[in-house]
Amino acid sequence: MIGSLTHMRGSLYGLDRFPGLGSEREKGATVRHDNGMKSYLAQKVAAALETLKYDGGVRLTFEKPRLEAHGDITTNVALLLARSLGKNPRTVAQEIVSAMTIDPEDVAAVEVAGPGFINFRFTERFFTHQLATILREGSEFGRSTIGGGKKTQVEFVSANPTGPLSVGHGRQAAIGDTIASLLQWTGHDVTREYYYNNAGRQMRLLAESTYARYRQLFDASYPFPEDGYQGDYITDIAQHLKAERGESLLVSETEETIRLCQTVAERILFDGIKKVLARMSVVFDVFYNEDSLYTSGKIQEVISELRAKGLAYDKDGAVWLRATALGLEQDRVMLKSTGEPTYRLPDIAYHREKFRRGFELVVDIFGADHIATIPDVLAGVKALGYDAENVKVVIHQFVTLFRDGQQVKMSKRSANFVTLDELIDEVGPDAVRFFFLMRSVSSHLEFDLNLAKEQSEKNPVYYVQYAHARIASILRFAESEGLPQPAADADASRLKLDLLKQPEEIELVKLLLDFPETIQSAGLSFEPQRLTSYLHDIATAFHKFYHEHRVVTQERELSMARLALCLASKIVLANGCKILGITAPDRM
RNA sequence: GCACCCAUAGCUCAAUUGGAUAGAGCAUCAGACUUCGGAUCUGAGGGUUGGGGGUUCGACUCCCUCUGGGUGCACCA
Repeated sequence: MIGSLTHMRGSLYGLDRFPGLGSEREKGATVRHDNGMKSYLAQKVAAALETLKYDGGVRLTFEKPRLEAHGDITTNVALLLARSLGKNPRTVAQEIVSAMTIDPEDVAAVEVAGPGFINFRFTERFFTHQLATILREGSEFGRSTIGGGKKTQVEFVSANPTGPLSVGHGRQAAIGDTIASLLQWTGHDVTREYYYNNAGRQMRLLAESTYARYRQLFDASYPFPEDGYQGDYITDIAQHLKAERGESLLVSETEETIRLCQTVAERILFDGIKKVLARMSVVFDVFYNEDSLYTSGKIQEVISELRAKGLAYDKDGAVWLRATALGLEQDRVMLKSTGEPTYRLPDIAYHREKFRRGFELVVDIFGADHIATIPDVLAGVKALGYDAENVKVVIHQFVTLFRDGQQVKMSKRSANFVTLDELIDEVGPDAVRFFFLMRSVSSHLEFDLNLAKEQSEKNPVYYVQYAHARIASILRFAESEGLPQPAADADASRLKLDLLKQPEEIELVKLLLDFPETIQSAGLSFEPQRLTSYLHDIATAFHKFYHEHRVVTQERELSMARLALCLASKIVLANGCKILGITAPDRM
């Protein structure tokens, strides 16, 4: 089925998505956090279907309607059942409603609407009382265990140390790290991994370029390799070499001096890469060296195994992967006639090692320029007997920088080249991460440098962070007024949460309770932008509430309830920012 | 030529993965503070979801086709 590699919505490659959210399939096996409505109703509706003997094999799902008039949550189960039952959907819906037993303390209204939707409206009490859950769980609120501890690897960046990281790598770093965090929050056992190669031709060229620049420090006429690395950073490395080694390398270009150049260049560049990643709060668990696949014989192993399976053959002095037998368009060279492998071979071997190392889910984050390599690798993995469906490939599109409305041209050869370091210098790490995560990964990203630097409401980063800082300020004020802080471990039953009944309050509470599900949907679909837009919505709902209602007043119990709402909002904003890898400041 | 991504308000993008009347921000115009942070809030205008077909109770979403932009198509990674 590799050949039918299909494009899912967004840039997700692989053969299937996770089981749908809202499905009852996983019931019991894992803890799925939702805002309470779904788990509450799932049971009731399922019981009603059983009473009516309507099983029909349809999946019971609940959705939040777009329109407020359609209630808090809705199900289309009657529409799905109607066809096989040969009945009018509205009739089926009415039968289901009649067969349900509902507690009016929790559910305020049930109605059949439109073509046959069943809409439910919950009581305000049902929502406000769940604020206590947010306060109790605090910095853990939003976590779930739906991942079931699945051993998961997220591979990203994976740039060879031949130069500083680009802006594009930055987007990948933000996406990969955030997806990794989302998967951790949904109960996956996550390893962040960086795969690199310091043994190939590119590294050789790096060494030769470095050596040439070193020589040029003494004699400007020393020839530079034809396809050498042009960037100024090579000269910097050469300077370093000169400072460290003086004139001792001014012998002829020997294997030994080249090797030394590579070692030094690699060390300096890798240090720089790790440093800039750290500025973005990205820390890897494993740096995996491609070279180890050769020294350990893993590469050779793949060849012989594929040969044994008849999936590799010799032609024109090269070794080919019989990709056509795996559903692809044409066979591909794995081992060149020169004896060197193409990228496919180590990539296949590497992916097999991922499974051998025990990863049950493998997430690869690649730039759009790597798209062509994916089918080959997946085919290879499959050929070796592993389930390619457990490899999820997230392809992200490129970044274009804009300054003063003009596109900033980025060419590695020109002086205009903007490194990730320079970008962070200019706009700061929070704006960099947030902006990289604002758009869906499959969309080209326009990065407005002026906007990212602007400290105003136009800038979405500040908008979200401002909400958090404002809440912190309110809590400080309340304390100065002698109100006890609604501590996370406070006995929530003492809070009169029923006093929260203003529309802006209820609206905010409902939105806060969506946090766990937002993390789940963003994580399981590998779409971090859902979280950024959700946090923006939280900030909006909070500002609206704040504007309409004073928190600290003479009415002590109402003040306490509103402080609880503030704290819950702060918790959600802080947890969300943490996942995004940005700060949630108490003052700005 | 082939494969993949994108096309939604003037601009940048969403849209619960097939749900009901497509939503935000910016920009434009008009408004709101004696008190907790105005880095805020309220309102208005703005759409044939690039064109055309199809699938079905229902399509921005899935299928076909055309147009335009991007990326890739090596015995480079």
